[in-house]
Amino acid sequence: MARKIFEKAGLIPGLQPGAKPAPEAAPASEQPKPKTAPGTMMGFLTAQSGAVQEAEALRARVKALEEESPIRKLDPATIKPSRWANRHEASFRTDDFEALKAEIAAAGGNVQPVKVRPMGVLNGSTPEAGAAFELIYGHRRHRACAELGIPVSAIVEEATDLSLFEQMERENRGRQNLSAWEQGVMYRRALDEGLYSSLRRLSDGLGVDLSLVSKSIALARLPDAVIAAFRSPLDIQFRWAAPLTEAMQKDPDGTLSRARAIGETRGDLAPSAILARLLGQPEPAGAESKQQALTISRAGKVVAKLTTDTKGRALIRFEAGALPDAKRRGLVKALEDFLKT
DNA sequence: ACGACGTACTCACCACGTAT
DNA sequence: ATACGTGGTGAGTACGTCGT
Repeated sequence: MARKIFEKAGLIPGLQPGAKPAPEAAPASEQPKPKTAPGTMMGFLTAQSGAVQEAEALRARVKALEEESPIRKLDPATIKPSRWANRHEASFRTDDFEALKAEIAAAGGNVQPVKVRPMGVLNGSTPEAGAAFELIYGHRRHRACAELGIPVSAIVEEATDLSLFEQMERENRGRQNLSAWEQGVMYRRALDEGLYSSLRRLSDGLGVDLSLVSKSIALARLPDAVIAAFRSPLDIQFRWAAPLTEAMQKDPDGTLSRARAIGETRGDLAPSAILARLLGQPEPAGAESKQQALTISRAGKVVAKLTTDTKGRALIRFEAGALPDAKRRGLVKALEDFLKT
């Protein structure tokens, strides 16, 4: 690989593609020696000048190589998310995203480059102020670099809308971290924009399951109020598409009013319990067990979690070593006092 | 080990438009 | 009227993951 790059730049003598073989230079012993002092001086200067020229040429080749390099360091501000971007804002508030950010910060940049295409008339993207590139994939890595204030490593490539969409979709599916709703929004946008003429064409083109495409698009068609009833759209599952769609068809007003009420009062309600409430059904047994665990921290570090099991029992689980024997009685006393109030 | 849950996949079915 | 193709949906099943 490295050899290829050097060959391309002509840095390996005699291997430059298409280059004519250099004329055989006469051996040093056969070069005519200057016979005068000025002649010696001129010969020295000529030799020196040749070395300088060679160094200049090498520098130019290296610069050209850097510019040709498939991976470039770009200012995140010059890259705008793809118009097919399917990442919900909640995707950038997860522990996973924070972990990715920390990993990029530790490495001093994104080791795995994102892919962008130049904005322009060739691919239908419209230039925007300050943005020279449109993301094809790597939205989370781009966002992480932007938040860290560091350049983002990117592969720059021309791409049509369809090619951009398919590359972005495959990259995301490969990572398996797109929620059902996010997929639905992405597929729906592709259909609305005319990238595919039907669900079947889309599923064939992308190699994704037709029924999943159908379900995810059904989720994406749900009113905003229904989506907002959930803590995050990422909580919504494929199989909820049918009952939610049916509820909207049979009782749109009731479903919407329940959705708005849930949105205002849900607290830590589990996604399955929110679904049941939206559908006007009794909440599933043990739904509260899926309540988000409450964490107990000391000096910024989580030392225990408060959860609820399937039988409704509250459980405080301390990390190993976080609760010394000497403190157990004190904890019991503190809890007893707390429960008296 | 077991059950619950979530996802992927297959297949059958229905609705609709068009050709014969 | 019937057959056929296309587009979309839903039921059933298998498999993997996770918590108990």
